[in-house]
Amino acid sequence: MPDYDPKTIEAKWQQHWENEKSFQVKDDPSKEKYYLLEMFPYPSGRIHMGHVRNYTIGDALARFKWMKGYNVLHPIGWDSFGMPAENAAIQNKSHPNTWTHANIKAMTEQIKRLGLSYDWDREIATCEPEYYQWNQWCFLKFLERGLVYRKNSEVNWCESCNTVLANEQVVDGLCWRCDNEVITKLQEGWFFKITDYADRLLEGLKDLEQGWPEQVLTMQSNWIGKSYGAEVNFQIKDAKESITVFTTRPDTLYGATFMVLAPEHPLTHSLSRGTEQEKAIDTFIKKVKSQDKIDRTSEGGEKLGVFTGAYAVNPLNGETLPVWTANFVLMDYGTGAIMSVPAHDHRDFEFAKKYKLPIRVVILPPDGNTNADDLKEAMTELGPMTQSGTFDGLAGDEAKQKVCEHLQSNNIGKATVQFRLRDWGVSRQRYWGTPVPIIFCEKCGTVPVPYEDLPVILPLDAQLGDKGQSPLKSLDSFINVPCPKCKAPAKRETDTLDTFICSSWYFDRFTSPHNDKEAFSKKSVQYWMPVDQYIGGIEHAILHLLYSRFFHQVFRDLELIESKEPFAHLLTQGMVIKDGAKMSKSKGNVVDPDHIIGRYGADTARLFILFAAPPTKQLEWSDQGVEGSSRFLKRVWRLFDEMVNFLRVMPFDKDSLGDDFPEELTKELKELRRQIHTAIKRVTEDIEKRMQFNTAIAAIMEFVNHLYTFREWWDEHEEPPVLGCFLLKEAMDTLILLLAPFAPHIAEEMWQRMGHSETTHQTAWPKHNEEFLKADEIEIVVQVNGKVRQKLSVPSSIDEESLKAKSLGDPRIQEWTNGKEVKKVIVVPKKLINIVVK
RNA sequence: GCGAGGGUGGCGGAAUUGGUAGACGCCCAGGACUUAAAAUCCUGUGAGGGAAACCUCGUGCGGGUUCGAUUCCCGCCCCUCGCACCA
Repeated sequence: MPDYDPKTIEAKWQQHWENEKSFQVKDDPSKEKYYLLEMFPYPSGRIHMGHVRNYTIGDALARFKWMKGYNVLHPIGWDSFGMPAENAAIQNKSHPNTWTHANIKAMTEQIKRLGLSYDWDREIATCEPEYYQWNQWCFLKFLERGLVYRKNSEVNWCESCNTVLANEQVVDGLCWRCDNEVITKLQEGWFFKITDYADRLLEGLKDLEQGWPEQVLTMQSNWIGKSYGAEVNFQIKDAKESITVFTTRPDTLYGATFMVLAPEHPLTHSLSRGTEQEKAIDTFIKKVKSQDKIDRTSEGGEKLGVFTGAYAVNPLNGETLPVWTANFVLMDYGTGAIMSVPAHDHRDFEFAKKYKLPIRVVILPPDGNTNADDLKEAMTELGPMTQSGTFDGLAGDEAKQKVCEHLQSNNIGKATVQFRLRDWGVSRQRYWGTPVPIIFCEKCGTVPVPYEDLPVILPLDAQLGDKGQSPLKSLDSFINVPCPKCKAPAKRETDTLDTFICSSWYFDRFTSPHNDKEAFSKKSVQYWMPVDQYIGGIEHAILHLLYSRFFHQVFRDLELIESKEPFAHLLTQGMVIKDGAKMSKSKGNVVDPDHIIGRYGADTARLFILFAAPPTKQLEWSDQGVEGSSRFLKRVWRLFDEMVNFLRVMPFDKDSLGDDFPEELTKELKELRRQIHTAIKRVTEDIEKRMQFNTAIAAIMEFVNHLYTFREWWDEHEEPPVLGCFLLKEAMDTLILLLAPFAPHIAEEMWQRMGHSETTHQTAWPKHNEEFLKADEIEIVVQVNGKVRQKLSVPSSIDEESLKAKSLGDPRIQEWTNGKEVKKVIVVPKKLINIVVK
């Protein structure tokens, strides 16, 4: 028989799976479902090792679940809208659509060479009208529910490229494409009111504690940023206006010694008007506006401020406080105004020191010293209130609560909650995206495109300019439409939607990808959702995963979906690195998956990636490690090759004998049987309970090593025992099945050659028998004072007393116990005995 | 600064409930096969000592709890990631 030839074998089985549609699934309520999803790729052109790792992890799990009897949904698609397509098109003087489809084609071929168990009939691409029309549908539904609005906001703008840039496309304040400085610009656009769901998105994280990495939960929780506190009104002295501030420390209200407004706060300018501070304030506002946003909001940034000339009154003690404006107070958090309590807030302390503003201690420090002059830094810990009138002595949450009650009953404030989460700006002044289904009519105003007019097709005849400006703005055939309401000439919105909208619900679409009546069928979504296991990179921890959770909640409110959360379990895979750094062209450490597959085969590549590190940790690429994996598969093949002709003609199979072996099974055969069942148990638990494929594969390797040892014994027998033949066949069959999720091609080939008519994929995952794990003889470690001094081989049935006696009587042990008093003896059954002497 | 994760041989990594530290693999060395090499198979492989049996040390550092600690507790150092003037 030939040597292991991955090229032929892999092509053969990939063809087989494709012809047979082996991984096609249907909604089947009679079977337990398992929805496994890897984050769908952006068609950038070529797959990289990160993709390979992502899909290999997913595929191993999918194949395992199939064999476990689940109805497995394992789909793939393309997140195919976005800027890289436009940029490539501009560069190559082609069209984003052409570029995208060529990439999808090329990457599909690459992915297919990995032998992944996808249901290709469910493939979707978000740049197709069949898909993006439902983005538009979502937009309209959200609009109906009051979750969409239009507003002016500051965006990143590159003057040279003449376009808005996403935050990610601003590198160190410069445009990623032309290296020109990025400015902020006021721009009107559409927003999704994700803030309406802030509380629910935060609460929902509790349901994910079992299935999501803690790190991701924390990141989302921080991003949403809920803080409890109070709003307090400070009356401006000798004026009608008042300043409302938000504070998380109402218990420090008596310590407020000045107020600070954000420069953008409407009162900042108006309060200074007519005072001698007016000019200084205006200059300051201009200066802050020109300050880099990152500089301004970074902790190390210098705090700058100016007095407005106005004073406010502390509603609790009637004190007069100067009102300042400063760069460190942000308009878009809280109310854009703060009360400053320098004694108990780091920023206020720094500011007060710099501008020589008063400081007053109102929380009793542990040493009882309330002299502000002795303060070296702000004391931010909670503690008993002091110098705070009738509140003195109250501490912590009780203090905060009592102050809030007082504020409320005197109508000067109230307990409230603040979130850091901002609404989601979804407008892009770009071409390659989903057109926003809105028409502007002079008479009727902003008119949504009626559902029956969807989709609003993105015209493919548009020619991209060389500056990235959206051609839609000048495409008359697109812009000019009659108003859906009054039929008068009107104009289409030319903005497109953020591509993150595409990825916020694609997993729902996968459950009924060809539905042309709905975004997804309720029945299918009901059956398949939630995704049981989602796999992808940590870089999506916030954006994509938060947006998807938001969409899911809205779909729930629309009664389209019942599950609480979209992704029950999340696995964030680690990076693939080489020579200690992330693979990148500039570092020249990229390993091309095609090259590896071409040289060693997909099974070797898959096996290496799964074996080299646990899935959540970073993986150091090693060419020698790949050699090792290849060597292992060859070793398996040789073992198989030597016995296949003999084993395949075995007249019976596993079920014909049942589990009842005659007792006279020899020592060696019993040991072989134990190895089979140990391997099954270890591999199954490593996949199922721990998702640790590296140790699962290690267990298979050990099993193979044992089989090699067994073979030596076997070769000594001219006439092998019948039961031995049976066991050997069972061993080989088990080995193949255990290997199938990791190296499916070689497994299928061996399985077929063993004479099975079904594929491994159609065969049930083996089960271990607890009885067969027991060995007759076990090794007991004997310790003296916790140090290993002897290892004894004893019958596994030995009772504690005999074990003690045997250990104490052992000559080696006696050398250590001689002349000493045995204080006690600790026995860990079947493992260890520790003799404590003095 | 805050939050999370981590630190184990020459390397990637094991050790599942506090019970043999270093599974499995890579690298390296020796042997078998071969005219030779490759491939393969076998053996060895944490450090130090010893001819050997075996002994001592050893999981970032310092303490502690325990018969016993990579694992639990206290204090520190370092690395990675995330957040970072959020009132």
